[in-house]
Amino acid sequence: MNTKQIEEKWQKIWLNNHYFEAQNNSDSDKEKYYILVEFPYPSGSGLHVGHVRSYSALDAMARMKRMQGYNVLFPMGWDAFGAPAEQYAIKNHIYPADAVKENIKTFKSQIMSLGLSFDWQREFSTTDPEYYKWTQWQFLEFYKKGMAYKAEKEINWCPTCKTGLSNEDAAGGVCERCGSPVTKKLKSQWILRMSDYAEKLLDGLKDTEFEERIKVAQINWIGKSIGAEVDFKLKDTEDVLKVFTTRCDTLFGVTFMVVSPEHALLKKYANKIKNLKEVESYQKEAASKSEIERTDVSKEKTGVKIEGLTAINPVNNEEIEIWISDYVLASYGTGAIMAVPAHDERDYAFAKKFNIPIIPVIEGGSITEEAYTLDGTHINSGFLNGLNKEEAINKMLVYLEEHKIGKKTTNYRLQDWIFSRQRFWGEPIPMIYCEKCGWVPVPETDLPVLLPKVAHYEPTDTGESPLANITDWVNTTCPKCGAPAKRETDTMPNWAGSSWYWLRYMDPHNDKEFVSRDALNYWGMVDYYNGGMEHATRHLLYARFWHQFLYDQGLVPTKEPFKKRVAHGMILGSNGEKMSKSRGNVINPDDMVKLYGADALRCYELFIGDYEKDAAWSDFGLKGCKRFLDRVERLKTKVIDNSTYSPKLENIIHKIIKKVTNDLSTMKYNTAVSSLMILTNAYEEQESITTKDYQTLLVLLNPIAPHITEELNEQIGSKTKIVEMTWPTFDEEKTIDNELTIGIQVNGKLRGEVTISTDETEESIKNKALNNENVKRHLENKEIIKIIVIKGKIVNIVVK
RNA sequence: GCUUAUGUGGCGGAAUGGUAGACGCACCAGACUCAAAAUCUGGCGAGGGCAACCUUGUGUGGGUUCAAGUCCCACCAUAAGCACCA
Repeated sequence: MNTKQIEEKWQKIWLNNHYFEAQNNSDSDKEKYYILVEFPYPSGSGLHVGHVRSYSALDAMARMKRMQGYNVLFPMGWDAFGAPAEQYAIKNHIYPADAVKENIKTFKSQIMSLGLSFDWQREFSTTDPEYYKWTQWQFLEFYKKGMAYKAEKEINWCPTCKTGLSNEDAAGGVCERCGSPVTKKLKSQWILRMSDYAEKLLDGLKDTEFEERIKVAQINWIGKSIGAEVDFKLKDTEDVLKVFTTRCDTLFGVTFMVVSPEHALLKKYANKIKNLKEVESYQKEAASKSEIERTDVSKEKTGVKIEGLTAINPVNNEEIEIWISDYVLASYGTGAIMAVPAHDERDYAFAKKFNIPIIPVIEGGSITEEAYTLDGTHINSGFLNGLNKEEAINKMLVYLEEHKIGKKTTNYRLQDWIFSRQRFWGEPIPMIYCEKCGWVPVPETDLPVLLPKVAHYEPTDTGESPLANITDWVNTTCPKCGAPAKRETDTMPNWAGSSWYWLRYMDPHNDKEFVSRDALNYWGMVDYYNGGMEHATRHLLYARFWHQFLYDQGLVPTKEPFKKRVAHGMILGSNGEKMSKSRGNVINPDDMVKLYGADALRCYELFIGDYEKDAAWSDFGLKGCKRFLDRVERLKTKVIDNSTYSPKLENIIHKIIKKVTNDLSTMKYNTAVSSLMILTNAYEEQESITTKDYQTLLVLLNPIAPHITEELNEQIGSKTKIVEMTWPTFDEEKTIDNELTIGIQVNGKLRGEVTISTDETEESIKNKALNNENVKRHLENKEIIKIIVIKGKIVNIVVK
């Protein structure tokens, strides 16, 4: 069979007959089903076999659901703003928009060649002005509700990409794109108040059915911790030094305070600090270090004692020294801590190095003794003496609130979203700065703010976006007062466009609103959302935050965007390592399609292993799947015209229908394929099979190998295309074997087997088991204590 | 260090507490062929036995059960996420 020829033939038929276009029809008696696979970044290197895995998987599900009578939305589009496209353009001396266009063309034709049932009528790219108009519009919604603000802030800065990064883009202290160590830079940035949504993002997980590992990744990233804020008076000032602690019960053990190098009080009381030079040089040193250097756990503690500033412990009025050290982070809590060296490893290390006193406040809990616990009885702690951890915390909280020196607080690791990028290839942030009016949003009627045509779009060394140089674009008038004003020249991060794209698929051609209310109500939540693990704490968090915000504005009807999120495992090279050009282990899906056909490739990638786990590529495995499809084809010579199941095969067919149906709905693709192989093996053993036998196999296999099955179905004379058929159903009763072989154990060890019928009595099964020759031998000279008969499963004879 | 997973043949991997290794790959033997490829048939955890069979076996050590890959406890290893987060 010429795979190329039949693939093209059927792809054309499917496209021309609009089989895969979803209908926005709430009157339809069909139930909706929304299957979403992360839209790709159309990079210059083309489609990866990893894409093929998840696309084939979700395609199989979509095709089955359609045959089951659902109105399935299974869209595809392009996430094309951001650094990779820009770098590709710079390297190849093409305008980014043209580069993107070119890459999309390649990607699309590659995807098309796999016969995936995407609804192409809903395709869009985040770089389309018709799309990013609404991304900008939604940014303005954030702005209008006070959820977007511009502020000067120490942000993560990538010196290689020459742009600011969000906390998520700088995870682990390295730039997500290029791997360079991230530095800090004080810069005025647009920021979204994502931390306001920390609790909602945590809480909302309860309404989802995400995979556990994805939930865990999100929970870790949000990093909730419950504790208390405590105010320490700064001696001889009106100010307090506010700290966050999860162990306010150890307040009596505080022997020093530590503030981060960036702490605001240092500036305010500079005139009081006697060793200001020393403090400032420490600050400078800290600023010059990269995030990685600063947060290296193994590094020895450094710090400077601040002379001239001391704090007062609010529970015993003792005067406490204040230190500055980079082990305290400005970005977490209040940027200052109370140090309890007796019961905190880091404080202990610091105290030891600088000879600061250590006061134990929990019995048997000193860190100086090897095995220390934090849960003993309180000592040296005034009114907390004799209490355990929980009692002491509660009593201290009451004390703090009564004396108005502190309160119970919750802190999150999650920070606000740094939303500005100093790059050309992104959505312009639709804001205008006027000397008189300050920041003024671009009026809705003037959206989209288009990216201008420019000659140079390389990042600059000035820390400003390349757009800043386009004076006739930058210079505009204030929408409020008409005076000369300047446009914001920073652009949005790559994650902006992907933070709402699933909504746009519901109504992609709407030029009046970002999506119509009708479409939103009809499609609701995405039922199945597939994407890589690498997005568990970035895209998925941003998208949920964005959606939750829209929900709070009444713009979308559901709290959470995605019902179920699943993550596919990676396809590794045949050597078990990640595929990369430098390792020389990259498999190009185009080559595989050419050699073995799209169906074999799809089948193999589903069969390769547990969908959620990584799997190493094997050419042999792919050949095996090709062989399987060839065997299915050869079966057609055995077909005799008959529209009922062969009596001999009926039982197994019903079983396999049940198995494949379940497996395809629960992402157990590998066992779905193996069941179909088992069915094929059973057919091969027959002299002949009926049309219905064969057609059922073809329909079950169709979601996995759509081209060849359609072709074979046509070849055996079917007038109806599989795509127009309904999914086979099974009869539970017919999945039960009327005769089966079960094992006989003696003392739990298998000693024989016995064939029984479904309605056989327990007595009869016992007799058969006891009469088995080999079993008899094992019963010689033994006393039978008990015979356990589990119907349809096993017989176990317990002897002494 | 904390959190969450996962440990099964030569390999990918199957097994609602009930015959471990389905299915596939690789490999071995045979058939077809002048030959090769393709295809077909058979074998394939380890050890023993001519055989019937027997012993052993799902990371390690315990436990629960008539019965444990599966449940419980401890440990070891690997992976992922977080990590000087107070």
